[in-house]
Amino acid sequence: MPEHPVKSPAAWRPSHPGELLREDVLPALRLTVTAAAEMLGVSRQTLHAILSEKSSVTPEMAVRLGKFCGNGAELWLGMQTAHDLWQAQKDLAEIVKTIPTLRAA
Amino acid sequence: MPEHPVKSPAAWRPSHPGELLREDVLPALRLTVTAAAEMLGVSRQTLHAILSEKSSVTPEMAVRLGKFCGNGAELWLGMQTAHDLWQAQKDLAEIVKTIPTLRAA
DNA sequence: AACCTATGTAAAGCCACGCAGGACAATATG
DNA sequence: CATATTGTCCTGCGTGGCTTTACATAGGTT
Repeated sequence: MPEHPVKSPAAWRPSHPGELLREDVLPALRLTVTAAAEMLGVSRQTLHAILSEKSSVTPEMAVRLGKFCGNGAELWLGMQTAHDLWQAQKDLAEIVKTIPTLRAA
Repeated sequence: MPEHPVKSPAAWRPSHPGELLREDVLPALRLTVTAAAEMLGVSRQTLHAILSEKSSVTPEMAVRLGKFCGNGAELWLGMQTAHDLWQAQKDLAEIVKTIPTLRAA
């Protein structure tokens, strides 16, 4: 039996939460980056870094976005962690092969 | 009976993944910290920090644990993010009040 | 044209945190 | 007793988020 995956992670790169924010949320709200940043309580550079997918949505930022959008923080943090996990799977692909899988006796 | 509130919505303090590792996994496998750390490919100090809940399970570490335990990385990373989010909600409780909730027109 | 706003970048500094490696005392375990 | 394991502590290193200051550019307004 080929060792079948217990779970199958996303085959495609999970999108960065900044994309959703940049493509959908901000346009729908007709908000400028500067204004949104001010309401979120962060610098416009910090928000810009997320919109350009150069930095991550931290748990703190997820809480801010959750309140701001009224959709809860889980969505934003979940998108980020899915993205990070996909990256980690990819980066550690070789190393993971060297790690044994153990089962309780 | 599992007494692990692994993925509760907004329940009480989500347990740190180190607790599950320390209380259940390692004892079940009858492994020493040193041996487990070696198989995981990290220093024993690093693993110890997680077991004592002093540091977090990073995406990379979640991938290692996922392979090691054969249960996938999502469980480990999910426990950590739930824990972090709960902490962030708590830390930003006051600040969040100052953030408006906007809706598309 | 001049003016103002928003934006994209860049740089510098601060700080938190994960990780490795060395070291040492205390505590099992054979 | 002798070895192994563990719990801590420290140092050093690298990364990354966040702020502030600064500058150049594109659009829109008067």
